Amino acid sequence: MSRLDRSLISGLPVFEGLQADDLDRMLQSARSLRIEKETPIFEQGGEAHSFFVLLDGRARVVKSTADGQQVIVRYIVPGELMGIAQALGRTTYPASAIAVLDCVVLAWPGRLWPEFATAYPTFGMNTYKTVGARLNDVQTQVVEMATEQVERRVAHSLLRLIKQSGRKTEAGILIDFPITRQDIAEMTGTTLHTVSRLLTAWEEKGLVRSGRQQVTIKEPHRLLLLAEGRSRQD
Amino acid sequence: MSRLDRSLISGLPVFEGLQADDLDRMLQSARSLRIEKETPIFEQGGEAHSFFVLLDGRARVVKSTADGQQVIVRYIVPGELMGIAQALGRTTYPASAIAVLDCVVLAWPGRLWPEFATAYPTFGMNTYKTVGARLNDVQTQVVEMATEQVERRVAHSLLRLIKQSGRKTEAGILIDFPITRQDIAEMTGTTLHTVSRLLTAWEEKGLVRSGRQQVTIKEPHRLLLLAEGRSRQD
DNA sequence: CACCGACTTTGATAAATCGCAAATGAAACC
DNA sequence: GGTTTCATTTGCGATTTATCAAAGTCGGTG
Repeated sequence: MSRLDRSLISGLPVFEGLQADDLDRMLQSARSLRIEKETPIFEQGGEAHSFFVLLDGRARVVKSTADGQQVIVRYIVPGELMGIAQALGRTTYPASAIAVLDCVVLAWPGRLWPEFATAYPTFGMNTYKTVGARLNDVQTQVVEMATEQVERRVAHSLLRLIKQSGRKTEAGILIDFPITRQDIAEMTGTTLHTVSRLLTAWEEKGLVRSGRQQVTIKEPHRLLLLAEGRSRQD
Repeated sequence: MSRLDRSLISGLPVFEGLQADDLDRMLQSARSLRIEKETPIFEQGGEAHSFFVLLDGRARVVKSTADGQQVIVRYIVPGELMGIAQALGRTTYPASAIAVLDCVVLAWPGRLWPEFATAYPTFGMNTYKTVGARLNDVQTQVVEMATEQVERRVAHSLLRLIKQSGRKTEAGILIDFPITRQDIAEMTGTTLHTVSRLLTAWEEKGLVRSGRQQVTIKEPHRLLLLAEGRSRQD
């Protein structure tokens, strides 16, 4: 098995504060995996055999209902943890993760989690910070879904996406991975039809530019006003 | 300062697996507080000076938006942790907690959290399990809000409430604390009017019995069918 | 290069739910 | 006991958004 170089992870926030030899030791029990676009990385309800760090690509975390509807819980970008069921005292994954692009991940056997958390307390702390941030994110999302109507929810979602995955282009800030109207609908609890209508309307106002599987925000500031409900309707 | 007896917490799930003397030591740094009905226990955005265990009463955790709307994130019942911002690497509370009834809580200084987590690893693990369960709950709620319409959401909420806080009576299972139509609306992202109409309709079908600030589920099973969308409409 | 499939747009209609207003009811407070 | 306050109910019109249906568009593939 080829050695994994420490530089793969040394810059990542989760591994911040760890010694070089700690990183090396952690990498000894990691496997590096390549996952093809649109392939599952782990599956909801499945036994949580591993936890992961995404090194390259993008993943979407999806939670499905008994009757087959699904909701995109979040997108994962390189450097982020995913599938950390063990850290939460779970033995199965509460959601699925699917590669949106070809991905490279590091995977550790789930049973190592407790050892890691005690042997590298900084890593444990950092992980719990991540969990805390996510709990907060999800709660914010609940508040949004409870209090805002669709237009503002979609606006907020797009703003979060460009914050997390935005790439600056001449035309504005591009969401840097393929995303369909359907995906946006699944993030915001609406239908692809409504998302399509919103994007068309926004395009006419010059806020965004969108095409097949891509969205560029031309005027983030104005979109934010709209998201916050502070824009007089014109 | 009066000694707190170990029996206060020894039976609680969070403290499970701890030695008697560990409990005693933990209690040495705890204060016991009495909080009057409808008084805040901690406030959103405030510095997270303490974390708490609810010993008696009920608390609701509320998250407010910039424009003053609020959402009830969850109810806390005796034995549960709350305000554990430190465990999530936060320095401020992400939500407020308000006593629904007169409450008794134990409070520990927030700065003790890291010491506790290392000195009593079982306690740490149990706490993270709690966090994991809550993360899962909130995500489930997002999925519900994204995929279900109001009637099913309200049904699910009531079912969760009786699971957590139900008291069996002759008439059925009573939600064991005062709860208004407005409260239920804030849990489910709807209006008190819609909740009122739903409860009236359900009452006519014999599913529930409700009055001022109280709800009794007469037929949990049928309500579940409705919540799951498996009931033919009659 | 034509075809296929996936994604997107758009219109028309229907349904769900909100917002407003007003009336009623029940508990709490002098 | 009377009054006040808060919670609840109910009707109705207005809006939002879903649903259904159909057509258009783009990109890739054989």
